[in-house]
Amino acid sequence: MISMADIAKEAKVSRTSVSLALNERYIDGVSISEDIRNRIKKIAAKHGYRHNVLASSMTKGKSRMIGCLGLDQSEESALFVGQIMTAAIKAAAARDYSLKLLSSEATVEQLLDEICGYRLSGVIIRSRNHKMLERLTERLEHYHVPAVLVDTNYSDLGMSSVNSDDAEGVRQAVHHLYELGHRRINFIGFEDFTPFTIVRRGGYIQGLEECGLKLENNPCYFTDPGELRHPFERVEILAAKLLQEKTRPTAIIGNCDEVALLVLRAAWRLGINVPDQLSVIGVGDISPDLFSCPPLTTVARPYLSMGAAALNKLIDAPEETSNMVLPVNLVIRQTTAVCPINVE
Amino acid sequence: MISMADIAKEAKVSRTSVSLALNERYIDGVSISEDIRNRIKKIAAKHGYRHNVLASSMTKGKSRMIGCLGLDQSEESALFVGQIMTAAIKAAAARDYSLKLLSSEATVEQLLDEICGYRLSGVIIRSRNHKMLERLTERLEHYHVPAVLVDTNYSDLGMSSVNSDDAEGVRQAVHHLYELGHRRINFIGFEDFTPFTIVRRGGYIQGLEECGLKLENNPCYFTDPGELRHPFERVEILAAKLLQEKTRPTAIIGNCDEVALLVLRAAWRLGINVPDQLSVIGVGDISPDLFSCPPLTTVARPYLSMGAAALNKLIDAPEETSNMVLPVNLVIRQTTAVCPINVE
DNA sequence: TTGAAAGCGATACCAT
DNA sequence: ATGGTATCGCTTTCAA
Repeated sequence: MISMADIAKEAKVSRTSVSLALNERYIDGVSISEDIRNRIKKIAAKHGYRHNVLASSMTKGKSRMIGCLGLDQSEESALFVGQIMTAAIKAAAARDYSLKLLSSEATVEQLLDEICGYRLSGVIIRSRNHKMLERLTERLEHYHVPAVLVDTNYSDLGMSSVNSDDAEGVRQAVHHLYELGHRRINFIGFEDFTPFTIVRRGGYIQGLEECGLKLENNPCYFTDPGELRHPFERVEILAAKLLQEKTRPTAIIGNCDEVALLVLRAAWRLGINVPDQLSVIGVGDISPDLFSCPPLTTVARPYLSMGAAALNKLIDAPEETSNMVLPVNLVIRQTTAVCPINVE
Repeated sequence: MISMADIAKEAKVSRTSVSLALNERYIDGVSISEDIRNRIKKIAAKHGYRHNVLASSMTKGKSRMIGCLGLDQSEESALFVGQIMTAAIKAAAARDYSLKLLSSEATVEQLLDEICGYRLSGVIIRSRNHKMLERLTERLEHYHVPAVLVDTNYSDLGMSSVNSDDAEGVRQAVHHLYELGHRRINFIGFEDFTPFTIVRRGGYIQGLEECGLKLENNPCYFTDPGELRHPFERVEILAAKLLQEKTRPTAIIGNCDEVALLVLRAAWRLGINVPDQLSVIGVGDISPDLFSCPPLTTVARPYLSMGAAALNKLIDAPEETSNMVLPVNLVIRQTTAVCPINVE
């Protein structure tokens, strides 16, 4: 592949001139003369010259590449990470940066090899592995690589984060149900008490309080880790159990959309009509919601904004640690309705 | 950040020795002596040395990075691309390669800047934009960058591809329905006649023939591009129309899962029970299938294998152009059942 | 087994 | 406005 030196030779100018011309650089407002610049450009185009980013990144010691950890579908079937990534890549392209994928299965050492090896200018991390994050952030700090945690926030790690205001969303969900007349609500979820569950449950409890509802009448339930089945099945079992009690809830909020969709399924299996006999709300607004019957009412998390915000933060304020919380949006579709007078 | 030269100085050896030691390189089976090597390694570890991949890639002219185009969620809501990507990243990591994301919204020239600029060793492409592909492959050939098209195959482009045997899958789907007693089947899909629709329809027609069914009694329907609604709505309208005809089909095959899920929805709206009154089959096996009511019977495409195959092909046989077709698997869940005696 | 020196492609500084 | 030269960090001959 043709290099700047080759062009310089053919144009009978110095490599410096070629560099200045091709990069459109101006020192104190002036640069290479029009005609020389055009001559250089023409030669470059003729040979299909491509700027060697590896070389320039090396001299500069930075690579305009940003790493993405955990934005693939490896660990969990977290569908939405794709959206975060998509927004990030778009934001990156707009600023002439690009994204490099980091394997979710790599060890911390391997990650550091990739991150430092390519002199990445930052890393977007989506992980709930606290222990790993702890070691990783400590090392990243050592190498002065800015990082931002997206979709989670472990405040003890002292690292920047971008998240959505899920507590507020769930709070609104409770109000929505209350206004529809529901007085027997349940909040259910997986048993893993990662921050996101705690935060959302917090919003739930606050919502109850504001509506004058008591937690003991509107309890939270979590799946039983003892059950040796797939987590999805556990949720369905839990939901089915709740729906078969004699004073069953008239509304259920899932701590994420997957849970809500499984509640829909449990209801369907039991012949309970949603939303006539039961209202259901999720958190997320993931794509399967679009296909559920009926379409799911949910707290829409701004995945695209989250991806873009994370990326921009790394570029605009790499040093400063910040914790961004983006607004959510209760999307009312068709799984919520006025509470039936007689559920019993 | 500490460099090899720094280490060489501290260890009082040449930079060559450091390079050889750290890379564990052996020339004719021999290399740096045990103790010197250990000394070098210890110093490197002490300072947290990280190999500068930019520098070594530059000298070598290749970067052990592979580009991914169209594996984000930009254009369509193609959920499965994430799985392809995830498999690719895993396969890459296993071979000490890594993935770089290319923006789906970039122009061909911008893509080339990224691809050649970073001296990528290959590109995985997932796109159905024939015109763009045409120009891109022509240029990539010029720069000797191997590429592989995944999830599509435009045979006229003469480029390598990795795809799944969807025709065979749909053929099997027809047989499955036939064995359940169905004699009034429809194949429906979006109106866009990209290769994948044509291929799947081909499998459908072959299946019909093998079962002795006539196409005119088991027709294909496609949405009306004239309808100025969202494609999803168009599918639902089409499905609803078919389901309301006096001799409605007893089974419908969607040309992809999205279509099948929308058929489910249309049936649900009309109070038609699936699978008792209507059988439905999709193609894909995307994640929303897991949440549908009932769980969708579908032709499962091997996304993970496709991603891995595409990546391995680029590394193992970059020169040779090949067209790989991976086997699919009819996954029978709960949307297919014995044909009801009286549909009328 | 180890070292010296050239080169990869581009940038930056200092001259002219 | 343009050119010369050192430099970035590493690899690769070629000698010793």
